[in-house]
Amino acid sequence: MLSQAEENYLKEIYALGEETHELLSTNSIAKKMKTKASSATDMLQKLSNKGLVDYTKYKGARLSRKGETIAMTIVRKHRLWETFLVEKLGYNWDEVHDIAEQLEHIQSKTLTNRLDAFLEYPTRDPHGHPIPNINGKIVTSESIILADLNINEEGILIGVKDASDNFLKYLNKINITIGDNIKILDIEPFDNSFTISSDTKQITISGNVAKNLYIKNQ
Amino acid sequence: MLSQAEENYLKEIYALGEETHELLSTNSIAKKMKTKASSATDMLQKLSNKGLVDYTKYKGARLSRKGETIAMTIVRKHRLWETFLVEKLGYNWDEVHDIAEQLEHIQSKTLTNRLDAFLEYPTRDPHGHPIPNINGKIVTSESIILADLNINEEGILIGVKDASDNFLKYLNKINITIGDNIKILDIEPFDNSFTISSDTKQITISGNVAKNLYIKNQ
DNA sequence: CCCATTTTTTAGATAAGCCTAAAAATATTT
DNA sequence: AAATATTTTTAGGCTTATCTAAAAAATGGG
Repeated sequence: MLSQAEENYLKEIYALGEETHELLSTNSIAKKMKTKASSATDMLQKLSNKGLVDYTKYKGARLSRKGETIAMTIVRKHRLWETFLVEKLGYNWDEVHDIAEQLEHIQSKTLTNRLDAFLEYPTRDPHGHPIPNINGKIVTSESIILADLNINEEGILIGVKDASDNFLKYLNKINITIGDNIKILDIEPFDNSFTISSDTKQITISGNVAKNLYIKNQ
Repeated sequence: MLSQAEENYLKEIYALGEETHELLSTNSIAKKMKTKASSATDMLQKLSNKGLVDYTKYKGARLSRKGETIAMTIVRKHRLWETFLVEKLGYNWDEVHDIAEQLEHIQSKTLTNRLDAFLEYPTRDPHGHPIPNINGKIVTSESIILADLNINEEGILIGVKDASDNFLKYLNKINITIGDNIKILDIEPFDNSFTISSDTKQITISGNVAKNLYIKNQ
């Protein structure tokens, strides 16, 4: 059985390498874990000995197949618990991360799947992130980022890339939430800002914000 | 914030002292924690320094008021989660202890009370144990043990004193569960066994079993 | 009431996960 | 390509919670 620290490393290494699957530097992992490089080295060596990461001294690390499988189960648990907290206990999407961070480490062979069934097999968590299924596979309709749309194109907001507290609070403030129908009204070339409509209201968002929003074509 | 080990000690000291509130020996605490007396001594000293137990060298320990308050919140969380697992996720009452053992340590100022509300403020967990309310107080109608009833008296099974795996499995086997209406048909003075009826069926249980069953008078 | 037994505490060790400081390896600049 | 800067690893320490072994205190039988 893995410690919580080990599980957290696997999860964050997964998050960092998800897109590229390139070797990750010790420093980048340390930064993500909010710890020192020396601590990250210690842990990478331990995880390497357990066959959960492929690690070469001074070169970097990536998850092994076995490590990735475990990382996916943790991501699955995290996202299912977030869904539970929002859907069943009435939390807002910007309040659930820290609690799910703890709940994702509960060990039980049956709990995760019973929770999944209780929630009626959700495919995305409250932030729109896909929930790996029982086999650790992600199966969801693909999404595009809002920043890739052109003027007059529209779609439904299905997720956010960065689910940080600050970003979610910003979306709350401008009254944008998952499920909104969003249409691009104008793109300002000068600063790459987007003017969009969501339902009746009309707002302007920065290019960075537009890159953080996932849209599903209708 | 307390470590899980500290919380577990408080909870088990509470469980041991609940009835008598006498001084507890280091050995009895060590046994309950499945650890060595020297480890228990270490922890009692630490908890004493934090003002959570009253502890005198070589004499024994009991919870302080502050320690008892914390113990009650952990008991509350444990019993609410057990209720969740049985009521919402469909577990049997003999399957939930180990999971609740982990869930009781989740830290959140709001989670416990939201869970309580979601479960519609249960007063007893699946084993019939009372659930402390938001103020840490236990408010339930009193119960008596089955062994104290006389022939021809009857009542409803509302709880078990010992919720050990073996005992719960035994009750499952003889098909007795919470809510059953139980009537004493006969008490055998020779071995103090009880012949009881529950609904239509009629069974004989030992005196020890009868001491483990809580009954509410109708 | 004293001596043997039991209980409890202390002392010192271990493992996990973190730290700082120093050394080693790699990368960058000129 | 050498010197400098950065990154990474190693070495040694700290804390928590555990352990074993030994010392100290309490208990109880004769």
